[in-house]
Amino acid sequence: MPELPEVEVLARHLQRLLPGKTIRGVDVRRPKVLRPDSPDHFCRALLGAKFTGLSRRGKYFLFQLRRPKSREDFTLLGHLGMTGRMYLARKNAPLPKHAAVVLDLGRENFIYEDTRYFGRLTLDLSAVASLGPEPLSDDFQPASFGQALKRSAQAIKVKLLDQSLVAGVGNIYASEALFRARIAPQRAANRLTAAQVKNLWSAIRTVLAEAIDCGSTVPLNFAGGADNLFYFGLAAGMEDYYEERLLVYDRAGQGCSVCGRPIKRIVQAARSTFFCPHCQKK
DNA sequence: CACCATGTTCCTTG
DNA sequence: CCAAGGAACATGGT
Repeated sequence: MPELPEVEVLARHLQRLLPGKTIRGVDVRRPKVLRPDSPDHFCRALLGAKFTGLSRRGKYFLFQLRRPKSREDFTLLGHLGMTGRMYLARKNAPLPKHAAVVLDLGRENFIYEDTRYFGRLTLDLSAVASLGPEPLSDDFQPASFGQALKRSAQAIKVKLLDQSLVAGVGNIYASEALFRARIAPQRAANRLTAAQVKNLWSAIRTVLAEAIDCGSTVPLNFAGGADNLFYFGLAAGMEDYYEERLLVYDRAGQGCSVCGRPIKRIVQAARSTFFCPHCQKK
């Protein structure tokens, strides 16, 4: 699930469920996802704490927690990596194969599962400090965005994945934003014109905002089946619907939605890029 | 067996 | 110190 829009949609969902709930038990099944925390430190901090809020920064979740008798919140940082999911599940539901951390919340469990274990759940907040501006906030401005791009000769697509430039854009929405802005992904970042910078700035915001809207409206399997109460995911059969809105990502060989010519796939920085060579100009 | 996958971090090299 | 390129992390799908 993991680019800014998916994290945002899930954060909004969990925000309705978590506040007020107390952590009565902590089961760390994959200590590596706590890095650099030790399981001991992690468990001691969380045990007995109560969720008070939840927000998002880039692709990170910021869980606000409070210890009993304390007036001060502390923050738990979450990241889904490539394959992570976080949801509440029934106490008696069988744990998923790749459960990384399970928090006992009384009536239900908070499950963080992650097939590849690239994600994190940690008290170490240092990763957030180096993030660039939030793309959907007023902190993200064309002028400063353009300034930052000037300092790099890297291909613009690769630059968009740099979380210190702008926080939350990943491999899917980088391709989508460049298609929308009609800019070739190979173009050097420092060679975009001012007009292109503005278009790209705007395209990033549009693409992310539309994805959040889509994720908020698409039928989600919040309730789940009998064994999986509170499970979060797309409702059955909705995966395609959710991906239809992507205009170029994973569409190599298909006709461009604007000109009809085939979408191409290239590899940049060891990752796939999808684009229309006809519509996206260098 | 080969290659691919929504991400980040570490290590080199220049 | 910085920019850039590549490998590593770990598992599963096709």
